[in-house]
Amino acid sequence: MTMNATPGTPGSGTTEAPKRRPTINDVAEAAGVSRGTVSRYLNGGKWVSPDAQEAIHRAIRRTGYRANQHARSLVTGRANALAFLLAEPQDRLFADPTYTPLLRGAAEALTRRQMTLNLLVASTPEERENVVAYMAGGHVDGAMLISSHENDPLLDLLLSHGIPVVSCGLPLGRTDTVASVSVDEAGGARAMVAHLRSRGRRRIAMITGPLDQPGGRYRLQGYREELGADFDEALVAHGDWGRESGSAAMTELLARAGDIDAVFAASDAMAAGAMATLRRAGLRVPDDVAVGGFDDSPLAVNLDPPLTTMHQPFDRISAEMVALLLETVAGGEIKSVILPARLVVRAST
Amino acid sequence: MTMNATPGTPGSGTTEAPKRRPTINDVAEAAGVSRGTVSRYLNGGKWVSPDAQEAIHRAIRRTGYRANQHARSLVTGRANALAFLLAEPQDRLFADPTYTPLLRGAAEALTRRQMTLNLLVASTPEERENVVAYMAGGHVDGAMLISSHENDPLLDLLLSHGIPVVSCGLPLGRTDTVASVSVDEAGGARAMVAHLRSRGRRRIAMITGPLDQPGGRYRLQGYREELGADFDEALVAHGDWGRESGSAAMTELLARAGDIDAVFAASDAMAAGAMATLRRAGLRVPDDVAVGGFDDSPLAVNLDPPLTTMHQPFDRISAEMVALLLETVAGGEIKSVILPARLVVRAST
DNA sequence: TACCCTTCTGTGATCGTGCACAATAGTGGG
DNA sequence: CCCACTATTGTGCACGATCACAGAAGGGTA
Repeated sequence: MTMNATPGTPGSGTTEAPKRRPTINDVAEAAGVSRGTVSRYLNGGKWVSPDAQEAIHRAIRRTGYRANQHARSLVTGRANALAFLLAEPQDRLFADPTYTPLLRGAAEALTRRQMTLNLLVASTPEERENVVAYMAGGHVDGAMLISSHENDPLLDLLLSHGIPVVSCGLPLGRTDTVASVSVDEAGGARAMVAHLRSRGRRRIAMITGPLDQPGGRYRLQGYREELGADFDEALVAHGDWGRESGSAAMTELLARAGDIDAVFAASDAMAAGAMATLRRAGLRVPDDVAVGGFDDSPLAVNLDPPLTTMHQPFDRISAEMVALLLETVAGGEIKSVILPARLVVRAST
Repeated sequence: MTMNATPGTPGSGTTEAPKRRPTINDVAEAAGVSRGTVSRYLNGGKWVSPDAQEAIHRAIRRTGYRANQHARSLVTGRANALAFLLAEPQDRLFADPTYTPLLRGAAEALTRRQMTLNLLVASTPEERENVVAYMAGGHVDGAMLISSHENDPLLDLLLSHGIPVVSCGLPLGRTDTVASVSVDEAGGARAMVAHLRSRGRRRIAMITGPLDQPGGRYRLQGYREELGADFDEALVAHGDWGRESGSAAMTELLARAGDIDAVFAASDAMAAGAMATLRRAGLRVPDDVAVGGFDDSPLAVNLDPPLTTMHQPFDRISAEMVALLLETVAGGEIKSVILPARLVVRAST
């Protein structure tokens, strides 16, 4: 019933419009109501009579209607999309297995909310400008900033443009002005050191990440705290997260202190490099030197021996990032969430 | 000069509009031309006098104008965005290092064109429906389909909705109706087998991927072709790309034929699994059994010994995918691009 | 009956852009 | 002097939705 098309249309017979996307007007017509009512139905359904709801529901099914996001965004000013913003230089990202599960988790969390994830890469200063201009252009409602450094110019740019941001990892220097989700870096480091000690190790070295990043700074801090009086400056070397740097740092450590019986690397990749150096030096893992990592990346299980490491709950991190960012966009207050890391014991310790 | 605001507005004094985004009208006013002229300038600049061009250019700089993509998309019907569509079940993607560089490369290629990359995940049938509905809603202009299987229902859905698609890897069963970019699977496999032979190996086994995927099927085909008369059915086992399956396949192979002196695994992860099994069986790599992989993933260099493998040119693949998809969107004919794989010799052979 | 309140519905205005079309000015040929 | 033609510019309309507002229907109270 009421299968009537718009009357008075100059006809090419039966089906005159081959495949035009149905609009809200088509739905309204099919349901016998006005587009205002359909619009209200779509946005919460308040102040719509049960009869109308039923009719509209069926009309939508029948027509296969889906709202045009562009039209919607134009009038509301909201994009229904979030940016996943990668700010690392190329070389690192290529080898970094860390953000893959984050990305995936974020995409899923957004899909569930009928929103979109836009992937943006800002390695160079030029790309940085582009990306910020893009975001300030209203294409997205907010940004998940993945790997931030202390006093990151990108973060400043975003904030100065009033773009809602949630940082993955505590944003050094801006802890109270930016929402963030991070793993308990210091706590994780302490747990690893405690584990190594429980294995009877006494000369525990550390290979840190860059100290201008939270993962670099706080994992070192946890290591230092847990060791307390046993802390020895000579047992600390610095890396850049990557495998090669771990290898180099291990060489340096061995030169400085021959009696090392354990190493805690702030990333699995650096742990892999350290293990290669140890092997080359004729030292066995874990018999002579135990090795612990951080991240629990896919890499860890492929090493020989498989690597003991701190597991990061990437799925929870990404889910929290999305939730927090949406809160921020909605005008909520700035919050920070810290999630626990979990020790995963394998054969390397 | 001409700092006058719109006259007749009931005033709150000097600056009445604190921070409204500049529109094309603001630019037109600032440049002293009409919005039509500005619009023409933005879309190619044809039929705009040099004077006007200059004025508009300066007005844009001064106002900081950026076109509103939503308004633009609303009228043109083009989203200026492409989807990166992941269609694998969860477990596999998590461990798969393959698509990370692809994703990154695609994002960069699009950024360069002032376009956006939307990441979509379709693991479950339900997500599949969602994602297709989303795309059919005009949010994106086309899709890069990452890991397709033979007679993939997702691919069918996309095609039936008229969504332009480029497949990463030859789409089995639809080779001539879908644009695709792939590596020379068979050629790569042949190169690896030839390499193993050049090392003096004669009993070369293979661990394949799923045969309903191009990488599974064609790498096996290349292996078979290169071996010719030496091909022996007993030396072929099947895996699912993952490490565990490689481990299991190797066990099976050793049980079937004790005289194996080389293995070609269709993925680095499976090669890693195979190496673990070989070690457990007391066989040395490469002394007793040489091992070759495929992908040149970050994993390869971390194995012990480092893995000889076929390098996939991910950066070129992603660039070609974007280019091809945009051609398809623009109505170009369906094309397929095949890129060469390159042998990377390391210590495992 | 008159009035207000609640619940539901329809209509006009609006978002910022591209596009078709008309209008204008300048140029050269007949 | 008129016409055709090109180069350039301005203007109305459409895209598809949300939102504010006004109006209609029904029910309770003075």
